This record gives sequence, structure tokens and C-alpha cells, in this order.
Amino acid sequence: MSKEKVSIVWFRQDLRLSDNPALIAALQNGTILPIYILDDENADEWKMGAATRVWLHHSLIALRKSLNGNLSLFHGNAENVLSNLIEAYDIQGIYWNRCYEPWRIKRDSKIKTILQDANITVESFNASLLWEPWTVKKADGTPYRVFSPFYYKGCETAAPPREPMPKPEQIDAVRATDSLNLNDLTLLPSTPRWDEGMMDNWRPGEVGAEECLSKFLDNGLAGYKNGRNIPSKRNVSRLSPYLQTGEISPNTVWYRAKENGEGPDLKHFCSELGWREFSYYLLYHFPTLPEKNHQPKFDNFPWVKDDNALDAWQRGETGIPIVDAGMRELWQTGYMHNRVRMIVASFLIKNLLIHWRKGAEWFWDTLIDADLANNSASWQWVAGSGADAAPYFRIFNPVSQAQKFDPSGTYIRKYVPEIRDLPDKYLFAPWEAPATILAGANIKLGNTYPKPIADLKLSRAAALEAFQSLKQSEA
DNA sequence: TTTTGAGTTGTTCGA
DNA sequence: GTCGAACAACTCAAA
Repeated sequence: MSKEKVSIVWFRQDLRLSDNPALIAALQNGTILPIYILDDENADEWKMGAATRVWLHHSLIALRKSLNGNLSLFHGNAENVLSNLIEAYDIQGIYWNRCYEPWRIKRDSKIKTILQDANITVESFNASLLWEPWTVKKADGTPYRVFSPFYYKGCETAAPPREPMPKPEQIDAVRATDSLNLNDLTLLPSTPRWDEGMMDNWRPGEVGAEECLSKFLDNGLAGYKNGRNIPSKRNVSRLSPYLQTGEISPNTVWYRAKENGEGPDLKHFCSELGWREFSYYLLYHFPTLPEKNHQPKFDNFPWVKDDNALDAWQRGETGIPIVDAGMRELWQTGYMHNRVRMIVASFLIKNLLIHWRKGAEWFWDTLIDADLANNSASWQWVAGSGADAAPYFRIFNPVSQAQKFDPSGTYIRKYVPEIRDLPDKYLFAPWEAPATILAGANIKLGNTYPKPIADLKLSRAAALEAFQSLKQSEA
């Protein structure tokens, strides 16, 4: 019996049928064998986090459904999985869209070489970036280190992004007989089932991504520039988990936004997509970004090791309401509003003086939109160790940030209900409230709600001093 | 070639 | 109460 002729479409971070160049290329050969491989063997220390796995579980259900059940699942070393499939089928070609994490680039390059040496057609495509990192360079040929020239000169004025491709009208697909069942991938937690309820406000998958985009274009984009800073408003797109899994392409988002928006709101939103590009660009050109300080002088920074403080930060028990609200939103929903991400990160790094990697690792495990490029670049940006980084003296005051961006306390009261009866005047800094006010709101500081674990004024001064020491150690 | 000015997201202090 | 200055050092590109 002759082997069945198929082309493999290897889905990775492109879990969609629309605007999928690898899928379209494979379909030109006829029948396809769509596969997903959970490859924890090649992944380095940044193997997929727990919350992202939950999202992926639901994404794979959606993708499988859109392929009429014809999605084959595997767990293990991708190299071995592919070589087994090559044994079992008459392979017309293997097609995938590129990934950019260092370990995936390394793995994919190796696999590509092996396949080509075996005379198997293998093609890769760009499906998750508006501009390929290696195409954007300064005049002298070296990579940009500052966002504005990167985006406005290197990207925006250089070449328009590829326009989205349509969803294929017909897909002739088969499923491998040795495919695992979804539950075999054990992407969901066992006990406790902390994922239950987490997905209530999300609909993973391509259809959910489209819904999310439409909702944003209809309700969020107008007023985005200012509204995006207010965590109780819904001006942010909330597309990050969909972009991370590739359930929607940045190209689709880019062009749909251009069709539906205008002025400063549109410009600002597109530049946020530009920041995502910049993160990937940095990770590509500086692959140690997740581990090492982009600016080596930070290697001498006097970080503090304080597991109790780190633990309080993770649990949302720091006694600083806006910080606790953000950390609890993260824990409960797997998501945190961008403005609040900056506030909690600044607090960890600049008030507690805890290494940015501790924060990056926690976000990696708990965010449903965990993305190595965005996570690494953004944490280093807040720390000041990154490219185009925040000036060292830009230390957020979590009280004034909350007053400015959550003025009515809606967000804080939602996630820190034990202090919700405090009047606005004291909501942002309960430790300053008179005893009678605290009693009236049924709060016992240090009991029903923690006393602040850091003195904001003193810790700010300590941080400035620590940064000062960098300058001296340099000399 | 050298100079110059600007650079995602801030805060504090003193006039 | 408002406002400007100060808080590094470095990157980038236009002048």
C-alpha cells in the first residue's frame, strides 16, 4: 500500500486560518496534514508558562474545530515528531510560519537543514511581524537601539506591511492516526483548577480574536490615546493574548485599524503595534535580552534579595492599593492593564529593589498573553537596563499614579474589596487615613489589609542612590 | 566631521 | 496652586 501524499502545515504561534501564508502555500500541493507540537524538550528555561498553557488549550480546541477536527497533536521533540511523520507519509513539503524566540530559531534552523539535506521541500514565512527584524537597520548597518527612529524611519516610512491574505475557501486536510488527544498534552492545571473562571471574559481562538478586534474598533479606538491609560475603561484592545498565539495577525490588526480610525488615536495605536515590533526586533538582534541586562553597567546594580517582599508582591499584599489591585487582577484573570503593569513593575524594581528578572519570571508564568519579546523588553525598559529605557529617575509614585489614572477608585475597589469603603481621599494610601476613618471602613491595618511593605519616600531615595552607585562603579 | 537636540508612559522641590 | 528645573548617560540623525 502506497503512502498517502500530504503537505505538513506545522502550526506554532499562528493558530489561525486567515492571513496564514504557510497554510496557503501548503494548500497549493493538495491535501494537508495540519499539526501542532508541544515541544518542551527544546525549550530552554522560558518554556511556556502555566497561564499561557491554559489559553493554548482552548486555542487548540478552536483551531481543531475550524479544521473540522483534522488537527494532529504531538508532545515532544519536534525533530523526532517530524521524522516519524516523514516515515509514515509521502511528504510533499513542510510549511511553517516563523517564530522568533532564540530557542525556537535555533531548533527551526536545525530542522530546516536536516529536511533540506533529506531533499524535502521546506518553506517558512512571516506571519507574525509587520517588518522582519533583519530588514530594518540603521544607515551604518547596525540595529537601532531607540524606538522612535526604529519605528518612524526604519519601519513606517520604509515599506508598508504586507496586506492580510484571505482565509482559504476550501481545506482538504487529514489527521494522523497517532495524534494525541488534547488532554494528553495536560495543558490545564490539575489541582487546584485555578483556570476555572479565568476564561470567563475571554474567547480564545480565531473567532474570538475577530470579535475582540471588532469590539475595540467600535468602542475603544476613538479616545484610545488618553483612555488607554485608565484601567477602569476599555479603551485598550486586549488583543495581546490573541497576538501571542497568532489567532490574529498584526497585519490584520494594522489594516483594520487604519480603516476604522483616524488622527492621534490611530497613530498612537499603530505605534503600540510598533512597540511590539521593537521588542521582537531587540530579541532577534540581542538574544540574551531575557536573561542579561541590555546595558552591561547594570550588572553591578545592588539588587535586594527579599523573598518575603517578593511573595507579598506576587500575592497582591503589599499594602499599596494600586499595586495590589494589579497583582490580583493578574492572578484572577491572567491579564493586567498595561498602565498597571508599569506601576507594579516600577514598584518591584524601584521601591523594593528586586531584580527585574523576578518580575519577568512571575509575569511569564501568570500572564495569558506571556510573550518573551514583549516581557523581556518591557521589564528591562522599566528597570532602565534596556534599550531606549526609562530614565533612572522615572520612578512611579504608586499613590499619585493611582490618583491620576484611577481617580474614582473603580479599579482598586474592584480588586481590593476589603478597602472599598474608604473615601476616595484615603483609598490610594490607607496608611495615611485617621483611625476613625479606618474604623468607619472596617479596616484594621496590618490585619484586614496590610501596612505598606515599603516607605515610598525612603525607598525612592534608596533607588536613586543605587542608580547613583552604578555611575561610580563605572568610573 | 562635528554639533546639537530630542528621546512612550515621572516626581519633587522651590520659586 | 502653578510652573520650571533638575534628576545621567547615551543613541540617533539632522543640521
